Amino acid sequence: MRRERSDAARNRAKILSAAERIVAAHGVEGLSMAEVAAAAGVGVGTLYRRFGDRSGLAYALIDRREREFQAAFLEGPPPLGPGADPAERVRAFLRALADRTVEQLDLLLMAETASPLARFGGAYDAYHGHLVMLIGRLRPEADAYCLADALLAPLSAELLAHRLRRGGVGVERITSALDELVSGLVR
Amino acid sequence: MRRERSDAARNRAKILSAAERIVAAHGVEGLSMAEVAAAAGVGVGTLYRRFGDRSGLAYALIDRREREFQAAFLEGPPPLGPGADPAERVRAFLRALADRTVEQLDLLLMAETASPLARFGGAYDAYHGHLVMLIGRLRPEADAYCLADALLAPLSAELLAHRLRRGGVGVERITSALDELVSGLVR
DNA sequence: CCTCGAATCGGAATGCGTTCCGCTTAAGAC
DNA sequence: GTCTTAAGCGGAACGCATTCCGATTCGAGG
Repeated sequence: MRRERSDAARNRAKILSAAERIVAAHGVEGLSMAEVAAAAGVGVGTLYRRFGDRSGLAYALIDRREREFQAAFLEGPPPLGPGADPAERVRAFLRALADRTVEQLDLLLMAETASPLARFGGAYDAYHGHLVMLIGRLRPEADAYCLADALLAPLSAELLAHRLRRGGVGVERITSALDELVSGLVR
Repeated sequence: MRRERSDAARNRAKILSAAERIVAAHGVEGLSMAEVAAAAGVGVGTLYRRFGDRSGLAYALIDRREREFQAAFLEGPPPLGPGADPAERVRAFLRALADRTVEQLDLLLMAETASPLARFGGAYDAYHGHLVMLIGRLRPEADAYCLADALLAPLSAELLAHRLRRGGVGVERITSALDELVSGLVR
């Protein structure tokens, strides 16, 4: 595939910064496609060409921190990165993922609402693969593939949003419960 | 609150049967509010008055089997109902929930997509409360509240839909993984 | 049977995500 | 510089969920 044309790259940048401005000013609710397009001085068609749909735009806004997070658990310092023992890395990873999710809760909620199955792709696969690797070292005979899903599911944006905002539960309590599950796996 | 007016009750029934007919004929995708209203011979306003929104209509369609399921784990025969030991009941419950979710996957997906946070209310609370009770007996010192969420989350319609339809994973494999987590809790 | 008010009804209007398509333009080839 | 063409652009048009509000109907009380 060819390199992006210069006007396309310029528009992508204009759109992203307009979207960031709007989110900063009016929150995620104010982020409508028409409004972003208008603020960026661009037609809506352009917006869709660049980002696919509303959830694609949201993921693009999330992307920067996402990359940092992935770098941290793939090649950063322990206990998140390589070096610590697997059980410790799993716990550190789940805690870090929970924090990151809470940090970008609104954008993630919007993205998952806009197209619910898009969640399982991109970042999710990276998390999943990472956990599969760690659990495989921890319990070679277990079904790491499904266990990884089971550990990731409780950190969905929807559940976190519900418990944090309506349930009066803190993140640390949720991650502690996950720690408990992990301890059960280790035996 | 007063009893429902007779025309209202009649319309509710007409709407539900029209919706069932449409789902049977064209699947969940064909279930648009305007179409249901037309098929029921009713205005869209009526539909919204009765069911609130699209997801409310979906939950109403799910409701019948839902009641049966709840009766089964609250007062049915063991191992789902009272009588079996807590760990066995947790496992039986999760397996039954997984089956029920798969059975109504399309409707559940639609309902959760339409309004994602509506999921945590009604049926979810019943499941959650049930698990909290069982886990409380299993591990009195643990955080049953959060552990219950953690065991329910992997059975979300979205995750099941993704793994079953795109991942080539079977339900029994997913529930086996959950069994493993439960075993870890029991020690 | 008649009256009256509140509950209900229906469908037009609204808002928003998404798609479509004829026009424009970047950028490599000559 | 010119030509060519595929990529990109913009905004009108569409579909659908949801809201609004004037007209209608139920049903309790007289």
